[in-house]
Amino acid sequence: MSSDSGTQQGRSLLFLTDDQLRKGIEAMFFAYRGFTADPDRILGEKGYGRAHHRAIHFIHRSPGTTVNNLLSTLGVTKQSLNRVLRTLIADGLVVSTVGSRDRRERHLRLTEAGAELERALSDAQRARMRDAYRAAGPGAVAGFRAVLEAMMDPEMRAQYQSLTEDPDGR
Amino acid sequence: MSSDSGTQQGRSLLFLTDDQLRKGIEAMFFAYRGFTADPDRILGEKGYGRAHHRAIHFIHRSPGTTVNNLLSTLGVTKQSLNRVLRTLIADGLVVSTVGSRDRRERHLRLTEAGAELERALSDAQRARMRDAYRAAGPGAVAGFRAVLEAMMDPEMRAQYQSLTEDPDGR
DNA sequence: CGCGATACGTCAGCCTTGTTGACATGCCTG
DNA sequence: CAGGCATGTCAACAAGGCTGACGTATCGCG
Repeated sequence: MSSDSGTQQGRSLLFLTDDQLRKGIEAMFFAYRGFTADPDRILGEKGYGRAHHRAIHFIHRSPGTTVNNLLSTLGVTKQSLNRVLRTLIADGLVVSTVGSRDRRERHLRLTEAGAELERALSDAQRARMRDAYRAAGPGAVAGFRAVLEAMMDPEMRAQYQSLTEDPDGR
Repeated sequence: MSSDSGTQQGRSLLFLTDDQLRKGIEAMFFAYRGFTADPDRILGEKGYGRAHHRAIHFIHRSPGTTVNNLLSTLGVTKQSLNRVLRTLIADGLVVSTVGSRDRRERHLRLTEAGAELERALSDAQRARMRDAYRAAGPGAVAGFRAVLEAMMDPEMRAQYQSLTEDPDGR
């Protein structure tokens, strides 16, 4: 069970008690609830769910992406995604166009209405993130990001890092 | 759009671009996936889901807690919780005993088998947390916790803080 | 004592969102 | 051109949220 290091010499060898780790675990649990609370509220009013949010978010970030791309970033089955996409398309928030290079592919983009919902959702989520960053202070942000990044599965980390990198690095 | 930080003076006024915030948002998304991946695997093998994990975790943390307590920390309806609890009790992982002070209440505890599963789950999750902490370095941990805490809804933060506090503070 | 409030369990039914299986279509290579 | 693979769609099912309604036991108070 608790095989641990000898002395906390602060280098790269941290002393981590089970209690400290449990605190971190519960912090993730409770924080994620807060993290999704605002968008969930907005989505609920419009009859959508978290899955719609995820699709909208990543289509916004990578306009013209294919269903397969989206699948691998979201990590769900294509059938699951497809149901969500179908409603978004039917409701006129997303358009799917046949690929020109490869006509099996569908390229996904937000319509103006889709972009508007995206804005509402991400405004809410950004506001919370901004407040949290400000409350925690400048030094905390780097640590936050570093731990989260280290917590991802390698493939997810690659996905994450492949996004637009800030010029000034994290 | 991209108003950028001219001088980061690090006091309490952070300049936060939309891109930086979006990075944080996606970090939460991808990290949470990693965070739940290991327990999900274990649970899947035994025919349980994430809901069972949550119940087991909090019963373990507060042995003898009542159904109502659990309800408010988990933030679900009693019907939802009850379904999970019923299977856990039927499978002999949890016992429910009538309260002595107030006999309407049911006090929940893990059986030996329940504690064993809890151990397997939290060992996996702690291992990931520990690795992430170590990879991110000593300074990152405080920042990680601070941002997460600031991201919670106030009631959730209260729940979170009401747990065993580390003597040495965070 | 009697009555309302509280704690818990349960049934029924709905929704979102995950899953697998079957299938249509398009590309590409032997 | 034929078969195989990739891409995406449709159908059906399960988990786990939710609301609403109800039953039962118990507590506490007037």
